[in-house]
Amino acid sequence: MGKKQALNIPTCNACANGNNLICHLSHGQQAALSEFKLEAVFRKGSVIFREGDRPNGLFCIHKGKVKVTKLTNSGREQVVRLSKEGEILGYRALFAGEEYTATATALEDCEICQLSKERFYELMTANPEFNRAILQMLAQDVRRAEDTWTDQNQKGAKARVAEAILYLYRKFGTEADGRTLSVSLSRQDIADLAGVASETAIRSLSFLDAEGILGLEGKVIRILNMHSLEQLSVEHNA
Amino acid sequence: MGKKQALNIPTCNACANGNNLICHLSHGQQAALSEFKLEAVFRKGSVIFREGDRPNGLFCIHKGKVKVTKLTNSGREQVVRLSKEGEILGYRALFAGEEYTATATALEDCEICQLSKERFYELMTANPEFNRAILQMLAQDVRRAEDTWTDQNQKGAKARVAEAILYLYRKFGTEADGRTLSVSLSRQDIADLAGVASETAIRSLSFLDAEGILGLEGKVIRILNMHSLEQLSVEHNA
DNA sequence: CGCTTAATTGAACATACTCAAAATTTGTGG
DNA sequence: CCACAAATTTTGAGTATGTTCAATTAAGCG
Repeated sequence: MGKKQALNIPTCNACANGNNLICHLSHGQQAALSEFKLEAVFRKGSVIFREGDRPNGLFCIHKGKVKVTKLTNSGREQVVRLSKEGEILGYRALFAGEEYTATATALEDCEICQLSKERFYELMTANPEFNRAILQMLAQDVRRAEDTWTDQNQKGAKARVAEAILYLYRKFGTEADGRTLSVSLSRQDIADLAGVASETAIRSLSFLDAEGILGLEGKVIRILNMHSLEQLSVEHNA
Repeated sequence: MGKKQALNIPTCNACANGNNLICHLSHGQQAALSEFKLEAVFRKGSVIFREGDRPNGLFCIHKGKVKVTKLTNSGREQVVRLSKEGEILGYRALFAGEEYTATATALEDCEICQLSKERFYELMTANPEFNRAILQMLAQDVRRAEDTWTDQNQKGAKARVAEAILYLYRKFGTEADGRTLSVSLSRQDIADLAGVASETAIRSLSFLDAEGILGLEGKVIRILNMHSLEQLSVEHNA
């Protein structure tokens, strides 16, 4: 599991989709970043970095989805965030000068590059716009963490699960039909995302299914009534 | 409330205590930052900035303590962080390019400077060390938010309250006796910090008092048994 | 096809919340 | 300085909600 193997990701601009960080770099800078990258395949379920490890680089996801989790004292796992192609991983610990405080695990087979942190820092000083983008990303991370924190503290289980489904929708989007989530998680992962016990997540999902808000077929989840789902996710107690 | 009035804070190096952000600036740079600062007094209870406001500068606390809170849908308030002299306020929204997502309120009479964001940005590009320090601060904020989030989700009320008291201890320290917290909060504020109802906070505090871990005399809180307090704060269910 | 893991359902239980009332503290004006 | 009003703090009781534990069913995989 998690064996590194030769790949063929030519340069970092292969990851410059949408408006991710890489897009803020010139072609030359992308090439410079590419120079020292290490490519690796992580099989589904394998760990990319682990809580307590010391970071010595940054990860950039070329292909695949990743979950980042924190282990709590009581043995529960909290999904802190999910990441997909084009996103950078492990920057928080690096910038904070700390060990990793969360564990990153491949949700499916992934192709991930490890970037040189020195090269990354060089680009940050050379490219103020790039620097600003990173600052912005971190500042948004703070907000999201604070939002989820306060949200989960106040909301009932159904609202939390609804919110978790909406997160999946916004993050990964849907299939061509516009309603089938294009990510497949275990019930446990959904529970860990919503911050509830798996049984509670299952019961909440069943409820949403019975209400016609979601369509469940095993791990395939369809959003049938977006409006109601959003409504539910906002309410204090559903 | 919150009236601005003339003060006499000569330059920003008056705020360079300990190892806060200002310390990373040269004397000349501190002077440059001072040039455009607006001084203001905020009376106890007055609002420094409000959720939804658009930031047009940064605040630097010269004197006094501040609470930063988020209002939840159910009308509860969550204390997101507390700040004291020498700390910068309102940078998250600025760097994220967003409106404020929390409200800052003076816990006691405060003297606060408003700094020019343009000047601040200039210093960030001019001084890479300063830039790094800000990045580090944001990255640490992310961790703290994520830690508290997951902690509060898993811990029982007593552990949360114990954690809240420890936060106060670590942030503001004690009087000369080494045990009396040098910050005075309402029970509601302690509850909002711990993320529990005020009645629950009171009951937990009473328990800690009865156990001889804390000494309560109205708003004056003494830590009598640090070891037990730390123990309790870690346990899943106290 | 058997075995292991994941998903589901059920029931008892614990915990913190809500609502309500009493007690205490704080602030203010006479 | 006292008396009164307002706000805060404290205590109590009932309730809702999610957790835990256990058992069953379904699904994935060699």
